[in-house]
Amino acid sequence: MDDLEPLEKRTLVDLLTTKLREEILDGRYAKGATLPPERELADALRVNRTSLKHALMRLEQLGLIAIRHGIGSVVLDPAESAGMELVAHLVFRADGIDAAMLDDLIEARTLLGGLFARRAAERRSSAALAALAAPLDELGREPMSAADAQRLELEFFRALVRATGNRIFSLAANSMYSIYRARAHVFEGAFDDRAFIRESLERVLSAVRDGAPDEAERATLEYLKENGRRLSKSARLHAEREHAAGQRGLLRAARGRRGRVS
Amino acid sequence: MDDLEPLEKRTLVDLLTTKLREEILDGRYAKGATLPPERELADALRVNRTSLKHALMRLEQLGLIAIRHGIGSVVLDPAESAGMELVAHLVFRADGIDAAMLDDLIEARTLLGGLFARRAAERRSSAALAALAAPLDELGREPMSAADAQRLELEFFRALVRATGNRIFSLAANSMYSIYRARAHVFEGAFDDRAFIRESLERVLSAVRDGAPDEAERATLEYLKENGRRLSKSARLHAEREHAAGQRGLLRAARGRRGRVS
DNA sequence: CGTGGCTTAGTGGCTGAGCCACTCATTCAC
DNA sequence: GTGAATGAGTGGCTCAGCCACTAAGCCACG
Repeated sequence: MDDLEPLEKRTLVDLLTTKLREEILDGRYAKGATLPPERELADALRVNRTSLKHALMRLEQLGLIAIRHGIGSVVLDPAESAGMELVAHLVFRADGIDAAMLDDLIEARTLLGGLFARRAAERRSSAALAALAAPLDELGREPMSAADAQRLELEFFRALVRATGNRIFSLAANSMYSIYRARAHVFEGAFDDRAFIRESLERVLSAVRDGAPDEAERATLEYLKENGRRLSKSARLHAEREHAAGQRGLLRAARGRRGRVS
Repeated sequence: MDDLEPLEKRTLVDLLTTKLREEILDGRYAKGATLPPERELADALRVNRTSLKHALMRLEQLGLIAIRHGIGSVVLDPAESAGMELVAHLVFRADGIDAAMLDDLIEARTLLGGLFARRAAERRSSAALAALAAPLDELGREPMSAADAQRLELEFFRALVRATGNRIFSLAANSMYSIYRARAHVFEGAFDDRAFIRESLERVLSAVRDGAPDEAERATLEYLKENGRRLSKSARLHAEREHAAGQRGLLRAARGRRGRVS
């Protein structure tokens, strides 16, 4: 049988964090304003103050609020204070995917990917080359579902980032790709064409192996631009399917997509 | 008087988070192993379990551990699971600055800066140009301390990132620059030479204004490479001063550097 | 002899009540 | 005026306890 992913964890604090995060991102609280006092907010949400505090501290770490002793929880401007860990939450909102933000993300992935490929080609360490070749080899195996191809493509790019030798880049990539882990299925449709993926990545690997930065960047950009179009399209189709399912009422909850909880 | 930054917040949860984070980053717990049970750990640290939980949830959000109901807190590999929000903590460790990580950070800043400048020049929106010019104008004013120049230089680059029109890039920059806010003084020495900064950034602005991506990238890289050398040197000198102060014993705690708590 | 249900120990999730500490605006003494 | 004292409002932290989940061992049933 399929290797099921574990069910998504939904603790009370998760739910609280999501609810408050969405409200803040929706602009329900003005920047610089304070949230209601903890005791009040906890009462209103029917949860214990301790649980609420856990959620608030998460929001603080996300850069959405600043909790100040004796003052309250001040709402911040994410554009000023939030870090890359917010990307996933900005793209995947409660009411669906934010298309404009997804475009930004795809553009960022493309441009950064080109930069990473260039840098990897300049470095060209043998250990890194082996790590790049492994997922590409596996991409030739049978059977190979779109989900498998997607996983291997991701692995290739993670190896590419590591091949730059810069750990900051790896962390940046982790922040960007944290989306994929939880919502990979939304983009699965972009990975049907295995031949295209394999041939494109082969060209990247060759260029990196040859120590040809310009060619590595060019080949990577070429792939990522096309892949970006497909990711965008896949997300659009996914949204339409979600919408259609929504119209059929209870089917939405009963669909039973694995690895998801409503 | 100086515009003091608010005192760094040092709550119990902060201290706990720092202590545990450092222990994990030092490799005191093996990857995949579990931390001691919450009750035990709280007892050992002489704090309440609730406070410890707050700290553990922060570590989970940093990608250092995974808290699992019924199992325990599993230590993860930061290279796999941590995002850019960890950068600041990797560079600034309890026992000083991690020089290798700082090198990575400076390299990342340089390469990304070049990319951002190129993209900004391609976009070339008039609002963004105004936002770029403002800090540069102010850089010509008197009096101007190194700290002021540092602040304005940072503001210029933040404006440059915004000028790319890509919000993901802004978040990435926030993650990188979160260091500056708290530890700017470590790098202050790199901003003595105002003329160099001003002339370099003028060249960047001109290229962006002219819509010349190649030149914008070139000028930015030129500046950031030199600036990177100075940042590195400033950090090195700072570390030596710290070391010397440490040898004089209590002076370390009594020095009373503003905005810091030991 | 394996399958599935039950039990139990160990772990994190969450609660409610309460007190401490910080901030700010007001008040009051000088 | 100026500055200290006050008090209301807010978050910080603790305590004690119960609930819920996980894994492992046991046992009855087929």
